[in-house]
Amino acid sequence: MARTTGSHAGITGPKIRQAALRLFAQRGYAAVSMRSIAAEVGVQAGALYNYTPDKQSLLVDLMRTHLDGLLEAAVPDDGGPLARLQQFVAFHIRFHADRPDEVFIAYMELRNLEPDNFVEIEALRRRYEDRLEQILRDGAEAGVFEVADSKIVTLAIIAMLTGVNTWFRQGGRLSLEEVVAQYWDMVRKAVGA
Amino acid sequence: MARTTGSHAGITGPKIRQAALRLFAQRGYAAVSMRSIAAEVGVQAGALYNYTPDKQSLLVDLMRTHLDGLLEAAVPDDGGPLARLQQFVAFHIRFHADRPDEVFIAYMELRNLEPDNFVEIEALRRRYEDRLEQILRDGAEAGVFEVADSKIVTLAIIAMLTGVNTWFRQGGRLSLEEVVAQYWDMVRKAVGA
DNA sequence: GTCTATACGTGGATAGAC
DNA sequence: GTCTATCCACGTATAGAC
Repeated sequence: MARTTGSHAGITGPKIRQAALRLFAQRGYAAVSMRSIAAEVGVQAGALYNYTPDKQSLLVDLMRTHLDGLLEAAVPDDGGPLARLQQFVAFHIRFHADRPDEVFIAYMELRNLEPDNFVEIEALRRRYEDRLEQILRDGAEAGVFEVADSKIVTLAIIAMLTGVNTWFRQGGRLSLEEVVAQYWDMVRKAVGA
Repeated sequence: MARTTGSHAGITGPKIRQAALRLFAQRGYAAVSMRSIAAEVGVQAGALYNYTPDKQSLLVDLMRTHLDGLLEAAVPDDGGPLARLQQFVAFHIRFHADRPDEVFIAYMELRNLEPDNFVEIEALRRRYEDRLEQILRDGAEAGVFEVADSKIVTLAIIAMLTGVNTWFRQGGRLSLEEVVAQYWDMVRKAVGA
């Protein structure tokens, strides 16, 4: 018996987050209405408020979930600095390539976070950056890398790697693994290894 | 005789563009109202329409002006590939550091461009990228650079250099010229020169 | 050239029926 | 849990007085 309305507990919540993710990434947080999210899910706008207190919470949840996932998916941090750096580069590109919408939102919508939320999200991002910086410091200390300023090199590498998401498309000229190899080659040379 | 209203021909137009630039960069195009731009300038919202047909034109004008300026300010493209690459890196960082708001808008508000405008702006950006790619190709051909895929390296370098704007602040730990030197060191090594 | 006033659409969020 | 209906603020843009 088909029914077009009624209880869908357990699936509407995820569908809302999914719809918000897609729409925020495509049009930008400020340009997305609660009504448009509801329409994408197939409910009325009022129903969204059974799952989120407001629009801002929807944005924060998406960012926090993404960054938590990024930190938890951490590659095993073993081996020498060179091996760890290679793992980091490959992990970063693959993880980000799999989640273009999350990445886009996490970088582009920071200014739409209310102050407290901004602090929380920035702290998560900072923790991730610190991992790369630690690898670079260890490598410099061990004499494996030529890194004059580990903070700058960290930010430069992350910007370079994250930039892949602006142009990479599955089924394009290059496979993801070819991209990983090319970027690893550049990073390796850039740190003088 | 002070007057709070009347003709200000010749200054209101630039003030509007300046206010739009600042507000778009700070809050995002979609989150900025014509009223808020007018308030910043010190006029009523209706007065803006003496200077721009609509809000979208304001955005497009800012982007086009920025990218035109970028292309015109081009450094003299002489010398060998290594010298040209160094000039490009230094120019890019300095030019972008001087115009953080323009840069931010030109990268972040692309999705708020109507289709025709998007095509126009993207063509300008592409012309700029092509200049770097040509330098890399020339260097690879001359055997000065080790660049397996000039397109990827172009995008990687531009992402890395433009990323400076996300953290660099005048009066911070490093001077701009120190930043230029550090990035040039990384780029030079990354291309195997 | 700028103002005031306004048309008209759409925004986030809530109340109460089912 | 979802719906319909609604509140009220705010959005872009325009008309007409000064």
